[in-house]
Amino acid sequence: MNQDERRLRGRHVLAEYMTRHGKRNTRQRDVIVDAFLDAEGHLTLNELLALAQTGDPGIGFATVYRTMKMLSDAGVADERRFDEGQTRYELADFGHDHHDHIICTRCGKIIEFEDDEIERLQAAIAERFGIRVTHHRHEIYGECMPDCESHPE
Amino acid sequence: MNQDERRLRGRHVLAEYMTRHGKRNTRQRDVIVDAFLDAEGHLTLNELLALAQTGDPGIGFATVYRTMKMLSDAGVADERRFDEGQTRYELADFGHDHHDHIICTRCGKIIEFEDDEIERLQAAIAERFGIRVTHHRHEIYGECMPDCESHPE
DNA sequence: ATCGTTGCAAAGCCTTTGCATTCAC
DNA sequence: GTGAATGCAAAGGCTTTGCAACGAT
Repeated sequence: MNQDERRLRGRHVLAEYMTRHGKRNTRQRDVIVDAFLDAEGHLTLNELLALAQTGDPGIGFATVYRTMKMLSDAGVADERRFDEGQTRYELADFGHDHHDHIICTRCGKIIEFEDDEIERLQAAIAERFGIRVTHHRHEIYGECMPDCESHPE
Repeated sequence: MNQDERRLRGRHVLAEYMTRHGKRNTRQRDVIVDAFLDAEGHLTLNELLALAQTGDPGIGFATVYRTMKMLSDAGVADERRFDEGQTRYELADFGHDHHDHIICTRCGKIIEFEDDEIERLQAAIAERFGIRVTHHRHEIYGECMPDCESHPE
């Protein structure tokens, strides 16, 4: 399932969610959703706001906030809270190709990784403790130098 | 390295750190450190404050905050930020027996687990991406029912 | 006496919400 | 027309800090 397929899937799932919940289509939501889907990244609300405002300068923070909350409720966006303190949003994986993250503490680069073996071990551990897993969080922090994108030293 | 050994080690490391940094011994710090070491758990600042105040009602939040920050700087306490939003402090493992956490989303119980194989796979992944790892975070969220400690249903 | 420490209250930061206005249907 | 959505500004929730008073050495 590649990025384009996920985007398509995202639009579908969202449209259905909105219909089912009586949500309305607004200019602002369109702009925000487009910005989010086009960006591919792990974006903060302020980054999304900035992107959205290039398409519609009047958009406010709260609208971005609520729209992303809706995407999250719809299962289209995943909220990630890395160590920096802000929430980042990324396109959901819709049950496929689950991945975790490596975060460079110098330049902030975010790398995704998948490891079926770790997923398996994790499930086994949860089972050993009698836990019904809802989600997990696995982040590796370090430095990606020498190719850090920025060199704030 | 059991709990008592870690406590002892903690006191040692802290004493050395304080000497080396010209930190002073105060009544408040003693109370807070004792509360922290005795509790064994994964405590929030407010929990630590409450414990400390049983030993010295005059202790303020900021002192607990700064003391725990100092323990963290000294390498005696580890700061953990689970999904709830507050920071929790636990006794450092001093390089031994590194563990990760399972958190029950119903009753809040925190279970520790260790898995050398996962640690190994993780290191291999980091190496594959050329990352020099500083730390990581691996949390499994789920429900420990039927034996949830509280049943807030 | 000096300089670190304390406690309070205020400030920061990011997230979340109340409310009057605007807009989609 | 009606109820949802927007934008602003205010409120929350937790962490961090400025500052005058206090206390350890």
